[in-house]
Amino acid sequence: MNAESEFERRVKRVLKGLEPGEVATYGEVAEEAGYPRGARAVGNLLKRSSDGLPWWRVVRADGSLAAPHSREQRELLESEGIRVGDARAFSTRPRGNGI
DNA sequence: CCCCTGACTAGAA
DNA sequence: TTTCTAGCCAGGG
Repeated sequence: MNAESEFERRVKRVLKGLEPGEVATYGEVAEEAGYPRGARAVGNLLKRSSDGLPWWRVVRADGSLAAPHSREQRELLESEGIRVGDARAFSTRPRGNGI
């Protein structure tokens, strides 16, 4: 009855791999899940099944938080020691050049 | 099978 | 700098 697709399974695994204090963008999650163009699908998945998943550790590519839960998300991020300046939490993922 | 929606992204104005 | 548009993906009707 749990008709979860491979996409859903992969994305969930990536989300569960996120540790407290770590932040990633929808695109990064999708890419690590094996779907470099599935950022939108990732957001859709969290909307449907965010239970049991650290959805608050996922932010937009520009650092802005998710619209319908930005307030709650900000509280959770700051609770994990993440500085949310002007509602912007940048990904903690390593970049190509380091900055 | 076709059409629409959405917790997205990159590029143009 | 901000705002708008086109493109992409999966799910639901």
